Amino acid sequence: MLDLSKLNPEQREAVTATEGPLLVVAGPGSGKTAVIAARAAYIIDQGLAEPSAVLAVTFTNKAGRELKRRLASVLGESARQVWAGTFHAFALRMLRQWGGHFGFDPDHLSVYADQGDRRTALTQALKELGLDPKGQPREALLQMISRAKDRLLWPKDVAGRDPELSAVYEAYQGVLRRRNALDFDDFLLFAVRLLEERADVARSLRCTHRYILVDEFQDVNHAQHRLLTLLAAEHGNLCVVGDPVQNLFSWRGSDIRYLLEFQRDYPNARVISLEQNYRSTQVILAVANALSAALRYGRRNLWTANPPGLPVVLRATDDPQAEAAFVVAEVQRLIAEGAVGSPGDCAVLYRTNAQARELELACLEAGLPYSVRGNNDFLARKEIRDLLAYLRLVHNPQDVVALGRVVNTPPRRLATLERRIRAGEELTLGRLEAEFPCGLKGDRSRKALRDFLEVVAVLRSMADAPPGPLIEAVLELTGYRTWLRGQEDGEARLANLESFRGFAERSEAQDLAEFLDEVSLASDLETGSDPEGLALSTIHAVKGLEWPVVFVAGLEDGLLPHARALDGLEGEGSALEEELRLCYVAVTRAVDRVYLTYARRRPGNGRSLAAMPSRFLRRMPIDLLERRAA
DNA sequence: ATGTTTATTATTTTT
DNA sequence: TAATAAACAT
Repeated sequence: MLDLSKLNPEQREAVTATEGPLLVVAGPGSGKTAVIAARAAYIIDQGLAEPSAVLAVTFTNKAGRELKRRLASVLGESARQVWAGTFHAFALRMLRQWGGHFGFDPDHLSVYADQGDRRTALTQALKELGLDPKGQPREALLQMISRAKDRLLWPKDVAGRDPELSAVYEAYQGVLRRRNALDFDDFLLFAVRLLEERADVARSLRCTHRYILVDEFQDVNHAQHRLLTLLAAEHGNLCVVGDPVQNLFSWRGSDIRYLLEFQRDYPNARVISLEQNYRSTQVILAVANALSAALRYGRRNLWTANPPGLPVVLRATDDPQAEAAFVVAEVQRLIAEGAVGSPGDCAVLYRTNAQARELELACLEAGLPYSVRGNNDFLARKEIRDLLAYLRLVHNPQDVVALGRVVNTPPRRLATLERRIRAGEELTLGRLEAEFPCGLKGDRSRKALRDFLEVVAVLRSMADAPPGPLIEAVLELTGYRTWLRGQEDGEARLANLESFRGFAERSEAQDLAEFLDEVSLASDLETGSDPEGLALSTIHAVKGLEWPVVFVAGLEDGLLPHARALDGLEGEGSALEEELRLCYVAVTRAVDRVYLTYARRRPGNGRSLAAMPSRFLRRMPIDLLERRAA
């Protein structure tokens, strides 16, 4: 049973106002996520809707799982029928069901989540246009394509403004299409188009999902907003929760105006504002308020009934190594003094992923357990990507990128073939089988190819097996395991593969398609690293999370705020403002203690440069800071 | 066919 | 600078 008595009056109103559009604006630590969970529970509890009619969109899959866990504690079994997850996961589910409308083979889709896969597809597209891929700014092009997709623009829509981009974009889409593949941004692009073109699909989804709840609404972009608008079109039961100050993703197309103008879009919307903070000490909130004072919108004075708490510690070190050493030593001291129970109660937050490295080394050296969040490093490891490529190939024989990756891995005398495929020859598995010798000269190569095709055929016959055994078969039959064992640090890489297999076995995915979806959507595979350890994460990836102790590392001009936001010909001022919001989000993750650290020298791109303390430090109330000497 | 050397090129944040 | 791709040598 849901207990409403634990909520304050505003929260209770947000939970029980069940009809029509609702906007909840609230600062950090005000129980936003709790409101979403309670509201979903209330709707079901009151019999207003079946669990399956509730659609909860969260920012990460992890938040979705957390939400379902909370619901299960109130509702029990029926909570399983609530759909909770990210926009991308929802859109992909739509395409798996109705992707055929666009001529996709929905049962064998490949997802190019990986930057490398997208880059090779782009390289191929450039070649087809007769352009030299080397001379092109490939990363920038990919980003421009991404941005266009965020805004639901197709190649023809950008033709007027940027004909060259349009041509590249179109060729890139052609390459993906031939491979029956989608990149991340395509999910929303095609999902929205599906709703626009297929009235029957739109009707069916609107009937199914009659209550829509959205967390972190300040970060929706045009495509996501359009998807919500289409889904909520008839019933208007759209509840969104957000905090304008925590908008961090404008570079990804997220637009704060959707939150600020929610009332214009839905004139009958009810608006509730949650003011009280339940998370942090008064000192931490005072620092946060000082930071946000300069913001143009969403400024709010957070208040709390919590005790004043300890001063914020400011610490300068000579270089990043010393900074990392300080953090690790301080965590160990807090544990020894009993201030915190385990390293898992502490987090180090930073601006760029590259900063994780020194911290990781320091933890390793001190024997302090840690986990790197947003751990895409794990998925980026060569052995994991090889394995995933095998799985993708088994799932989708059209996937030329996957084939190119595995055809000669482990080495089986097919290097030439590999080169041809990587150079862009569209040699699918089907063509290799049909046109067997495929221009291969030597007998040994021919035999190698025949063996390879045979192994893949066996694996494909196992495609319906659960992921665990399938992975085992891949490692064994392809000779990958034997090969790796003989390689340098092969044992460590085998251990990675083992932990990935463990993840696969624990996965709830029913079949290969579901498993591959899970992996490509996962932002946080909790493999390998220790979830009870010190959390290392970028600030962007800690939305909605909290820790008793938070270190904000690298508070230097050029890092936080990042140089890209400083060297502005842009002059908008908004880039710098977003950095400030980022800093605000970092500080407000903390419950009890905040440490701010910076290094006086930081080896940057090329040479090591003297670093200036972040200009944001000057905004903080000096009497609340405790400066620690070296 | 494989391993080594050299050239290049990008250096923010994520689903 | 460091990570990666292409060229090169064996």
